[in-house]
Amino acid sequence: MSTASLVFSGGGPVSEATRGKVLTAAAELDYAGPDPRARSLRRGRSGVIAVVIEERVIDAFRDPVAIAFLDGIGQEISDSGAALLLVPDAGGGHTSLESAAMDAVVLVGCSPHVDRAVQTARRRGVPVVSLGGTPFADVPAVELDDREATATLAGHLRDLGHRRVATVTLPLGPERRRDRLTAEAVAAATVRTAVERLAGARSVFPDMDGVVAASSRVEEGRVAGRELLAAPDRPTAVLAQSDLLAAGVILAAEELGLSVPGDLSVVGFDGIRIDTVVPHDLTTMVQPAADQGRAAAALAIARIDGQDVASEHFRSEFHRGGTTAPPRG
Amino acid sequence: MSTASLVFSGGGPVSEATRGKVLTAAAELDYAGPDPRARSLRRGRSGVIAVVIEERVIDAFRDPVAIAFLDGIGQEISDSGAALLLVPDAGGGHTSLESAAMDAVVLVGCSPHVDRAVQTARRRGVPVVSLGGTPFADVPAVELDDREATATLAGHLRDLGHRRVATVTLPLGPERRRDRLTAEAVAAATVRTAVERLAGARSVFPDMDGVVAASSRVEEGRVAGRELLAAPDRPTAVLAQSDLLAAGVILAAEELGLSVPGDLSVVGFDGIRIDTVVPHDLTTMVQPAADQGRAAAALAIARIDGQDVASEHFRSEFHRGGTTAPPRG
DNA sequence: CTGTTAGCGCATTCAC
DNA sequence: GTGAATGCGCTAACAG
Repeated sequence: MSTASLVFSGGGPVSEATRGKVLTAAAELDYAGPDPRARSLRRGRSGVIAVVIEERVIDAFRDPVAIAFLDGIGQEISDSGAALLLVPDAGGGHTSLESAAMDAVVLVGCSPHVDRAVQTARRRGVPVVSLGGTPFADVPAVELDDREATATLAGHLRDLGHRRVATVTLPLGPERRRDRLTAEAVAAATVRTAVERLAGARSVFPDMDGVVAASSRVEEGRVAGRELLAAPDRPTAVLAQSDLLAAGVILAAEELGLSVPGDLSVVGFDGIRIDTVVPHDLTTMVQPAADQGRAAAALAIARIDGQDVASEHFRSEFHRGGTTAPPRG
Repeated sequence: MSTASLVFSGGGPVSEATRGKVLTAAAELDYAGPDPRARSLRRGRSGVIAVVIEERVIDAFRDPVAIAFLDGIGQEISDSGAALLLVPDAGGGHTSLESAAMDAVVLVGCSPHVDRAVQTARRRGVPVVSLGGTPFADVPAVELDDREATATLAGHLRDLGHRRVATVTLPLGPERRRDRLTAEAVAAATVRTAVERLAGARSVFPDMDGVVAASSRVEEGRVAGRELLAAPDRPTAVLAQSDLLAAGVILAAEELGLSVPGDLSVVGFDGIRIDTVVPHDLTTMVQPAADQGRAAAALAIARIDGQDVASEHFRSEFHRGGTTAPPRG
């Protein structure tokens, strides 16, 4: 009986009467609707979109931006009636990326193993889209104006009169280790976001020095901040590549008895609300994270429908907070 | 040719030679392994475990405990070779819970809509397991010793000499609204965790007064704290039902010029690290959140295998931090 | 150890 | 508008 199928698929020309009969019969047999396994075999689609996040869940979601990305993705997927498969990309071993049913993949952030993930999806013929990560051929991406945005922040500091400005960058490559920002480290860098933000900063302060953080966390920023502020010729401003790092730098400054922004100006990046660091209204660039998530999911859905899509670019917005001021003296 | 199937299924008695031939042929046709859709139809299993979280992703993951739960679930699922479907339970509209392929469901926390979720899964014949939520008939649960643990905290405060102790509870029911802790509110409460923790606290301080928070967030704790500390006969200690709420109470105290623990003792619950509130080492009960996540996933997997499983109980551990001291005077 | 066979539950075509 | 046939790609059960 094809009629039943039509009833459950929503559309189709079915008389109201028959429709009712089908539903009643279904209720009586307590039939819970078509079996998703059979349906997806027949239709060639599973209605599932995989979202690949970095490493373990707990690491990935320490970053509020990642959560906001996922929130946007989740909303768009949910609106489209699809389901969201969360795939932590552990690196080694079998991921569900290799074996689970999925119609498309969204890569979030830049795990050390993205390339392997892209390859896996390609082999399976599953379209891929990337969000906030390294660009790949044939992978439409949702990207941010990281370079220009960071240049804006650097320009803000320069306009205030700062000349000795240091930076705390996000990890530059797969190995997450704290490091000085050396020329070699920069040459070997692979993480787009970090590289672009650094380039933006250096477009204003060409020989800016700094520290490469091991992760985007407050504690990392604190350690990095201590290192930078202990230097003999200590900077009058620090440009951190994320708000979490910036919060850490502020903590480090306070511990050293420096006031922000009196003795030290600090800027971040992302525009998340760190509500635990309440007194500080950070000067930062606000990125529309949830919107980017939605956009990435929409790209994925379009690719499932066979459309040829182009990458999308988003803009972040300058927010002048209370953590920047002219240098003292 | 069933041999090919055996090669990809891993096991099976296949000669090395044939095995090689199959793999070579597969590589040549670049066959990426069996189609998961067909495989799951045939086997009657999809290899997918759904995890239902509260509302939107961004709300659910504001709580570090929820993230740790998911981390544990993710690890166990991944170890077992399964995949994780993330289902935000929006309440209205179609959830992927109704239509996506899944072999089991893990309910995390207590969304206002759990009962509907349980019903949906039942209709579909999918086994359900719950984690940190309201108990249901035929739903094995992973539970914490919330009552005893909170009694321990209350006992600690009493032993220090505190007599005027107020509490800030988690939301008691589906409607998330800040409220005084009235008898009616308690009578109407449905959220197990909050009710149990309250009962534990009242087992030591029977007529303890307090505030019901609208959510487990620092900002909520701050507002609640201000309210409690503005009272004429202000408490000498506050028992908050989560660490985030406790952090907020501490902020409120500081804003009012009260020192912690000098003028006010504060205890929390959960044992998360709020690394942005660095100076404060909170007195709290540490719950093994990731372990509970693993356990819940393990229960789900056992139920898929047809085993009859019982609920599991976990214990939290007292951590004496620096936020409690005897009352002044 | 290897090849053949049947059917998982559905959506789609085609007749009516 | 409705009912009857076909096969999606695989794996479990069997025969060789």
